[in-house]
Amino acid sequence: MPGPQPHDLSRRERQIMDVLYRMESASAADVRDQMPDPPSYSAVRAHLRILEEKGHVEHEQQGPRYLYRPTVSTSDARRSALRHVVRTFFEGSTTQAVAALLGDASVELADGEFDRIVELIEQARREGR
Amino acid sequence: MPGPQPHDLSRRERQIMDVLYRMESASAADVRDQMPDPPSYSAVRAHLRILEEKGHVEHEQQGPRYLYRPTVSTSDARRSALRHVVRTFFEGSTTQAVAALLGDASVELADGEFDRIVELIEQARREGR
DNA sequence: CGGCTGGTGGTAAAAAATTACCACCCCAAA
DNA sequence: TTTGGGGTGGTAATTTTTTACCACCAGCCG
Repeated sequence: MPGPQPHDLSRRERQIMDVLYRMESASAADVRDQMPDPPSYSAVRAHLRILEEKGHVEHEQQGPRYLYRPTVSTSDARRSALRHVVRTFFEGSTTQAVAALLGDASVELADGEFDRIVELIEQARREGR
Repeated sequence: MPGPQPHDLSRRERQIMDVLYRMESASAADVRDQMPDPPSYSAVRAHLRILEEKGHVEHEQQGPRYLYRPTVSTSDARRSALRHVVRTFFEGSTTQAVAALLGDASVELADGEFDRIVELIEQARREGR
């Protein structure tokens, strides 16, 4: 059992997995509705079947139709996605990534709040690591 | 000028862009060295040329060879990557994403530190938004 | 000079991804 | 019973991706 390799996905497969991670569970029609520049309905179904063969997805029969969901748990998928972003864009630094996340919300936060949070994170980094 | 669309990339193109984001600037050989299950050198060069045509990458002649780099600024790329992860895996909640990032490092942080940070973030979210 | 070495540009062929189409099945309503 | 809608399974064909190959150019060294 090699297990799913998230980075071996093709373009469409990735788009579909993204939808499934957003929706938790979805029918083929649901997936198609959420896809950018969507292909035909049957194309989406074909992709879902292939993704299931590859082990990225599993389905459950809900009434007349299939409901698909990722085989990987949400928490694992989250961890893996964050890890990839941190490694690729933040030189592996969790702290930098947190700072960037908070930075994006800075317009919504009072300046004092933002500064205190960053300061605490830096402090934790110094002491904890 | 449509500008680069990061989510329209093929599998190999994505792998190459990831390397370039990690390295800031790299030759074709550098890129190949960092790629998973790398193809031939000339295949990598062909991809880089195509990526340049599409506007995702630009090159500068450094001595005898080309050095490639992403056209999008690092800060924009970071923002875009985080935004995508937050939307896809965290229901759009920055706070949840921050918590998950800190959660991964929790083994390294004293319990008190971790709790204080999360509490402050929640507080900021309540008040700022 | 002549021949390596190491780079680029371009292109055609192989492989993979992507797509639409067709056949079948079940169920409900006319 | 028949017909139509909505689902699935499978597959062949198109399109895109991916790849290797070939030609050419510049610099360096025997």
